[in-house]
Amino acid sequence: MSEEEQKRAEDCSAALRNSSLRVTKQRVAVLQAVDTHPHADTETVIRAVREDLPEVSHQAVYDSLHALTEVGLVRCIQPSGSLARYERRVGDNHHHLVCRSCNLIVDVDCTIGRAPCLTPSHDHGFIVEQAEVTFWGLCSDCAVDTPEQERERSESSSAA
Amino acid sequence: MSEEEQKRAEDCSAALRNSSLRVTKQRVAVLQAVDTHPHADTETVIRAVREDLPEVSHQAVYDSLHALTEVGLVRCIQPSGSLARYERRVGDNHHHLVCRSCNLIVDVDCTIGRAPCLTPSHDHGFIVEQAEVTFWGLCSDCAVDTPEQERERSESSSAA
DNA sequence: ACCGTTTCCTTGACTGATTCAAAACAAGCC
DNA sequence: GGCTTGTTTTGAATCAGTCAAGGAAACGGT
Repeated sequence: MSEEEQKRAEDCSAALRNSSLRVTKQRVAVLQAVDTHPHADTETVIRAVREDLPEVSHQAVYDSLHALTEVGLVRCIQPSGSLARYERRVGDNHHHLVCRSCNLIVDVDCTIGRAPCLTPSHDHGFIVEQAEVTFWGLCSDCAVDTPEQERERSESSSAA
Repeated sequence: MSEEEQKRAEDCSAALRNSSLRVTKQRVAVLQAVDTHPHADTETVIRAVREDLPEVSHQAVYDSLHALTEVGLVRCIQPSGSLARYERRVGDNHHHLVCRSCNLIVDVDCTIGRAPCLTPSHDHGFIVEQAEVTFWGLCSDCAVDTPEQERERSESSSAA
């Protein structure tokens, strides 16, 4: 393990301890995997974790992701039609840009801060805690494709 | 069938025809069910359709919902942790308020029109087609509960 | 450093929404 | 009315995610 990796592992351990979670190598590996693979789905996280710990069970990864989500160290997002995806960036009110064709997700900062449209005009008696914004469109790679190529790409990506 | 129901059925038939879809009683019933049960999940739609057509297969409902979504007659939304839900209101840029406790969904109009925050500051080369806003919070019923009651309600609703 | 308690991980089976495939059927056009 | 094509039924399969029980590891105290 390189010096840098070592440091990252220690950061993750500290984060777990600060959240009153037991520090296990499985959880550290899951947190690192989410950190290095932003917006990864569960299977990607499992594969990433298994590069360090080849024998982890998928259940351990599911449990870790839930525990980390529970204490707010990671955030789970599920754009329509996608599997659950996890990210380490939390608490900074950023939003997501999702490609309809290849399912690529990128972060967008909310530069306007407390934007006016994020307070619903009629809250129907709701206590609103959070506004989640998802922008749908085509990423630059998919935008240059012909419609046929887009369709193929979409089919192969949704099959994967 | 009452005169009013008759009229609704004809409206739905016309909508199907206008979208170049074959008019089958299953599709008409599915479209009506989505119209009368806003934000219903698939199982609710199936139950509603079976009040008129007791023998519909669930597959027919899934196929119809997909076909209707494809041509834009209905819209599919999937807030994190929810099953797929469908609604008839399309193309009017409205958004949703979701209760974290009981999963109630209500519509909110975007009164500000083309709101400034709905254009991402850095679009990363994306062609952005649509912004989807989901407000998370507690509905008025759940807000008056104690935390314990909320937890129970959430457990029973997520089990349902 | 060791022990005990508590929490976590592994294993393996299971659930439930959604999808697949093939044959029976119905809508729309002639 | 009959033909063609697209839709529905039927029944099974898939697959992300969950449940449960026993073994194992982490933390706090000795």
